Amino acid sequence: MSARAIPYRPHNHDACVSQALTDARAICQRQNARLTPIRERVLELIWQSHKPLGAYDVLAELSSDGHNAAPPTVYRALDFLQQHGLVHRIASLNAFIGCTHAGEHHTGMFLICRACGNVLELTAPAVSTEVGKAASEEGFRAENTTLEIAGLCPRCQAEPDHD
Amino acid sequence: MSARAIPYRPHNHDACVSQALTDARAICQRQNARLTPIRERVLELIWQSHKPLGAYDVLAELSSDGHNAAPPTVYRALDFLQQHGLVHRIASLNAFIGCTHAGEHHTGMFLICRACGNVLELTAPAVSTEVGKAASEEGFRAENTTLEIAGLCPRCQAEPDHD
DNA sequence: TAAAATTTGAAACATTATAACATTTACAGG
DNA sequence: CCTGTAAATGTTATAATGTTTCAAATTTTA
Repeated sequence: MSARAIPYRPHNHDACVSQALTDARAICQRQNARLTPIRERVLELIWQSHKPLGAYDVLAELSSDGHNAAPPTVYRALDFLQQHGLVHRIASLNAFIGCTHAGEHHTGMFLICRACGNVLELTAPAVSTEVGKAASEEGFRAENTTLEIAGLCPRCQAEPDHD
Repeated sequence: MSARAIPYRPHNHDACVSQALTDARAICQRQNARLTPIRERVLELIWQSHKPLGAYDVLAELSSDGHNAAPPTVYRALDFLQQHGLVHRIASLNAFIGCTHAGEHHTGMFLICRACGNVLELTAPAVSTEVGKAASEEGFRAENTTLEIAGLCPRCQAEPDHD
């Protein structure tokens, strides 16, 4: 590596969020999808950091907004956002994270730091290629790939307990 | 592909099970681990088919054995079996499946048929290599890989609703 | 505007997993 | 053979995650 990826270095995270929201609006418009206030708010909450957020964490944030939501509200919004490629679900954590490649056609690979909790989403074409090969050697038609790597991010290899 | 993998063709599944149990006994002995009756029974239940089984499914089977078990019993047994490489947890399904490479040092890749539910575990060194490369290009120290592919197995591409 | 479709609200419930503490069992050392 | 210790299991309760169902409101379409 040369420079560290965004989640692993200090940055103006508000810019991440507002860029994500801007992108999301454009993407939804192109797809004739309705980015309603609830959906946009959930997306914004998911983007609060580069750490995945659980559905019930989102729920709690909505509550402290004064919005008295029930679980289905959150799960619906998350489903919508997933369907439109705006967030990803991290199966190994039962949690959600903003997609950093929204709009691009991609298969995400997630590097999950077990120390600080930050997640970096990558697009690794070589990995996808090999996965596709391995599947088709078995006659398997791959439709959806879950690829999550737990380990230590660069910062946490140096010193523990980063944000 | 040439011949279909085991889960995708008729076979004497009892042989799978008894082989798995035999292997498990040997592995536990080598590791000075105690494959107690409960643990062995849970392993046997997990191996009932090539479909992953949920913890509460295991619990139900134990109950119909006459064994009045509670959730912790099952989760403990599953933890033990995972720790010794005898079963894998499929994160995208919250379910468990017998490891078909027990004893071998490996990183599993799972092909999960959405139609019949069967799961094939592969070892794909080329995939592992590329995953490792992608991670280290980001300075990330990979420790644990979750790789689960949902799609259609060869049988279910031809005709739906296989066992 | 009226009908249809989508979105949201709300209550109940289902599923998956863990915490905490008591009891029993296996086993090594005296 | 006892006996202390660690490992495994039992038991109860509860936490965390996710879904079903039906009603009400809102938006879109005709």
